[in-house]
Amino acid sequence: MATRTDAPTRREQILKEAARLFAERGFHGVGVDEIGAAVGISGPGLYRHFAGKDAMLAELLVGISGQLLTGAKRRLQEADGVASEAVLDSLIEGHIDFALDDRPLITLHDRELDRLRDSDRKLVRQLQRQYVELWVEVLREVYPGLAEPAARSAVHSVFGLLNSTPHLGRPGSLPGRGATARLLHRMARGAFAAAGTQ
Amino acid sequence: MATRTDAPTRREQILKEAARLFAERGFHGVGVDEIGAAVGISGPGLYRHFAGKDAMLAELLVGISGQLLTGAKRRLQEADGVASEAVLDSLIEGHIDFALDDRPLITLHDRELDRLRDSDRKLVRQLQRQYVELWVEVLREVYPGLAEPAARSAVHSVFGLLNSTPHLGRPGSLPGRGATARLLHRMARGAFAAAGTQ
DNA sequence: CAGGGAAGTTAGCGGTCGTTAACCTGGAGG
DNA sequence: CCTCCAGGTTAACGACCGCTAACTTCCCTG
Repeated sequence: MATRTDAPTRREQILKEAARLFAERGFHGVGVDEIGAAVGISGPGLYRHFAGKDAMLAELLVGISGQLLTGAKRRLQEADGVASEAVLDSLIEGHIDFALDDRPLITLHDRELDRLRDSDRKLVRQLQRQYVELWVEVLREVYPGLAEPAARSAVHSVFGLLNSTPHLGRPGSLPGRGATARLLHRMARGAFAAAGTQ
Repeated sequence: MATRTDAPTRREQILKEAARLFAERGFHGVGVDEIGAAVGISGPGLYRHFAGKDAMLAELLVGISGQLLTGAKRRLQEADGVASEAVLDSLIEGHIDFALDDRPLITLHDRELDRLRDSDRKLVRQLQRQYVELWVEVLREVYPGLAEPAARSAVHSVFGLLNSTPHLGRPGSLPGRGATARLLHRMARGAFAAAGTQ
């Protein structure tokens, strides 16, 4: 897995701008002409790179879910034999990085899922479920008393907490990326601790 | 403020169904014919009750924000002289009740704000800001060491946590309303505690 | 230098959607 | 019994939008 240093391709430009626009105004609220204009070409020009507007959304959502899951799996492997608490911290850290660095994607991720074709939606749902189950397992190692349904609810709720970054005002108004990340991390741990110790 | 026992008016029926549909498929994803069909009349018939599709969304969003703010103010007044911790608990409880009982509205509340006319959006934003500031004040009474920007971030994050209920699977899969409410409440307090004690 | 494909362009088609217009109907009030 | 209006109906218009067709441009390659 080479770290990419080369310039972004046109496809990647388009995906990035489409993500931003979809997050701002919703999938149906954005026209192909707007997406094209955002990368300096006109609407129909997009069809040289994507089969259609739906295909852009699908690629974005599948990409997001896959990226989250892949990252989490990697963190689990790297932390083999490490204390469960540290693994949980690593998962939280990874999710926060994603939420802070790719706000538009995080917004899309739980907002436009229903606009997908059935097959794509099933795929995304499956990736999301795997990601959740991975968190649930780690969480229950840290808090063995926590029942599985409660653990799942707790994980979803903490995702809600971590994904709240788009509501935190534009970057600059908040106390800086590092401080925000640390605050979110502490709060997530606090919420889990409260869930795990009744 | 009389407790309503009479049958819902047609307007209220329409608003309720519109909220559900908007939450499910997004504002632009729902047609007026669909909204009409949901209450047993046809599309243009809606225009006897509302000036347009935009007006429905505006009334929904202003109503939600106003209801949240009014409820919170009432709870603050009722709890005059009570310990700050108890006031915070009361705020959390009120928000959870709303999130659990009116899921579609909670979904709309932070998803379709940008589809409003400028004046309506400003009004909603103002109501939301008042609601947040009210929480921030109470939170800083409970945790005096918490700086204001951090407190605001913490409040937004806990809103994200509490508003995660739509992702918790359809009612019936989770451990019952009471248990879910208690879990969310504990987690919110845990998150705040972690934010307030660095 | 010729050829060809990748990546644009503009024009336009077909469908959808919000909204208006014109008409209908049943029940309440004088 | 006549009137009127609240609350519907269907038809249709105009705008918008996703997508295709047809054409252009430019660079790369043999």
